[in-house]
Formats: sequence, C-alpha cells, structure tokens
Amino acid sequence: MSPRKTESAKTVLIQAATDLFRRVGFLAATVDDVCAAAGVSKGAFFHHFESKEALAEACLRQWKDMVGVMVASAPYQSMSDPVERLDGCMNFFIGLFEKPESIKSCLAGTTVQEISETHPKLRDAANECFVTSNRLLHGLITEAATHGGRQVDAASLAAMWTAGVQGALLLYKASQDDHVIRSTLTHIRDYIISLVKPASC
Amino acid sequence: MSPRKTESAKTVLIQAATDLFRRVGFLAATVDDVCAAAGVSKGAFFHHFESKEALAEACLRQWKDMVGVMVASAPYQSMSDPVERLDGCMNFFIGLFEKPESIKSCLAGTTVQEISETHPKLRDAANECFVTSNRLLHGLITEAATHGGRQVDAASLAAMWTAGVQGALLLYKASQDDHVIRSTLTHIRDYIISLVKPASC
DNA sequence: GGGATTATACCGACCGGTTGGTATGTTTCA
DNA sequence: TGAAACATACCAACCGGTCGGTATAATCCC
Repeated sequence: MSPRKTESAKTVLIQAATDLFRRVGFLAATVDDVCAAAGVSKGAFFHHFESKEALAEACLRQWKDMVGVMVASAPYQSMSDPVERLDGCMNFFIGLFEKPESIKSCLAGTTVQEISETHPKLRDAANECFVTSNRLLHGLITEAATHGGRQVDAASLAAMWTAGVQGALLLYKASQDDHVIRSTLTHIRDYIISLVKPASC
Repeated sequence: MSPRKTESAKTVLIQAATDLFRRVGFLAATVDDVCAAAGVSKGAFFHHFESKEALAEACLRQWKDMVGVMVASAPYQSMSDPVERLDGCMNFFIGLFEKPESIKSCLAGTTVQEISETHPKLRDAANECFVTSNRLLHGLITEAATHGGRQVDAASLAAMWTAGVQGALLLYKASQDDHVIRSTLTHIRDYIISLVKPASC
C-alpha cells in the first residue's frame, strides 16, 4: 500500500546498515549481519547493491543529506540575530548527543578511519559529509562575524567545530563517559562565539 | 649483538604492527601483513603473542608509554614560565604533524573506533592512552592557571585538546589536507592559553 | 480482453578465497 | 641437551559474492 513498495527493501537495508555501521563499524558489520538486521535475504541485498561498499556509499550519501535536512528544519533557524543563530546551531548539535538512547556515533567519522587507505570512494563520500557540515557552519559564522563587525577565518573555525564533534565522539567511545561530548563542544562553542560577537574591550 | 637478541622479533612485530595499524587500522591489517612487514614468520608471531588482539594490546601499551616518554624529553620542559611551558607543549604536538613523512594517525584513536563495541580490552587500553595524555595536559594547565591567578576546569580543557587532536587527524584522513590539523589545534591552543594567562581586561 | 513475453524483486544454497590460528617440525644458544 | 626461538604446512570457520530459480506484475501483441 505504500507508494513505493518496490523500494522498501532498499530503504530498510540502508537504514539498518547505517545503524549497524555507526555502532560496530563498516568492517565489523557483516553483510549477513546487515541482512539480518534489515530482515531481508542476502539475495535481496545483492539485487539492490552490487557490493558491500556500494551499500556504504549509499548510506553515506543519505547521511550527508540527512545532516542538511536536519539542520534546515532545526529550531535555531528562526532566530533573527546571526550570533544567536550560530549559537543556537551549535547548541542544537550539543543537544543531539544528550539523549541517552541516541547512538553517539557519526557514520562518516566511524567509516573514514577504517577505510581511508583502502576505499577511496568511501573516503570521498565521508569527506562530503564533513564538507557539508563545514559549509553550513561557515555560512553561519561569516554572517555572525560581519554582523558583529569582526573578521575571522570562518573556514578554519568551521573545521574546528567539525573536528571537535568527531574527536568528542571518539573520546566517548573510548571512555564510555558522555560528559566529554558536552564539555568539549561547549568550550569550542564559547571560543567561536567569543571571536564572532562584537568585541567587548 | 644487541643486548636482547631473543626479544628482537617481538619488538619488531610491535613496531611493524603499530605502523600498519596506524595506517590501515586494526581490522584491515592481516596477521600475515604484519608478519610480512616485520620480516617474521607466522610461527614467530604466535610464539610471542597468543592472538592478534594480544599484539594490539601490546602496541597500545607501548604507545601509551611512548607518549609519556616523548613528552618527558620534549624541549618545552625546560621553560620556566608555566604558561609558556603549556604553550610549548601544545606547539610541540602541533609540530609533530608538520613533517611530511610523519604518519598522521594516532594508534589509540584509529583502533578505538573499530573495536570499541567488540573488544573491550583494546578499548580500555586505548582509553589509557587518552587518560595519560589528559593527565599530562591537566598538570600543565593547572600550573599555568594557578600561576596566572585564574580558575579553570583543567580536566575539560585537557579533554578538549585530546579531542581536538583526534578530530583533526580524522578530518585529515578524510580530506587528505593537512592544513586542518594545524589550524584547528592552533585555535584550541589559543583558547586554552587565553583562559589560563593573567586576565588582560 | 487475454495469452505470451519480459522485467523486477526476491530467495537461499553454495563457492572460493581469505584469515586467524594450530600442529609439527628445525634451528639456536646457554 | 634441553628449552626457547623460530619456520612451514596446514586447517576450519568465515565472509563477500554468485547462481539457479521463483513469484509477481507490467508490457506487448493479436
């Protein structure tokens, strides 16, 4: 009855694989594991994707799009003050990792470490996610800075934020203590805001 | 002729495996690959290590020790001003990734992403590396702060630095552009220093 | 309209290369 | 000479991917 019954298996596979890859990684997740998680046969898998790598590529593309959509529909978008909007954006992301049930892992970050040297295609797909994230932040930072009459290197600050997110998630995986996420991202947020808002003295 | 001829294979294996793991990761590096890189037979491998996991554990332990040693013998240690010493420490690490021939990858960071969910022992060993790094930074930060008469959350700042290093390396792997490393770490350094040095206004 | 043809989605047994690990020696050296 | 340090051949499990086949529905042709 769904509008596209024919594509359901493909969609389910991408969703299940994304979850699994985020949790255990691309290499550790078996094709059979993905099939089991998706409730789909192996035949169906290779009917829709020519390889495990192709599936991961599809996952990363969807991940990139999701970042964009999530951001576009986020609450902070409505704020009129550019500095507050930038602040709201970063707080929005900090809040994402607050919920206990959320998977504290980025598909792009998890994947790129495992395959950067062996699967250039996946590496590029993952990099696209970071580029998207950076572009978004870059825009918000420049707007906030020009509004505050200050000059900043928006690109490097955006990259700093993205790096902070990835590093914080990595430290969380090692320590299993989600405090690191909030505390480091809060620091980075404060730093960026301090450079962007009108100088105080 | 070396004082410990008997341990040479073990040492060589750890060194070769560390390099290989840093480059391609723990899962992608085969036992045979490690043996080939070390110029050692498979029999020798399993004579010294009961499993691939055990080898990785040994690598991580040595990695942790190496961080400590490297830091202890670093040039910034001689500086008398605590703020300069902290600054020197961070600059020292920034410089490490400057050399083109250096492997821009942290064994602990690379490993933990792949195995945090499947090999708790390795996860803990990797976490120990971060704890060591944090402890070191924590000390330098508190000294600098108290000397400057300022109050800071040294622990969260230390974690922020460690997260920054890991995130920057990850972004480098994705983009293959080593500018991110210097630029993000420089930002974090500036932030930490600004919180630690005597207030200016 | 309705039989024939074709395309799509899916199934699951199976294949062959790979991989971590072992069994059985041979060499080295104290 | 005996134990530790290696080497070589081998194994069983696993894993990505294939293959022959089925069910269903859309398309074509008269």
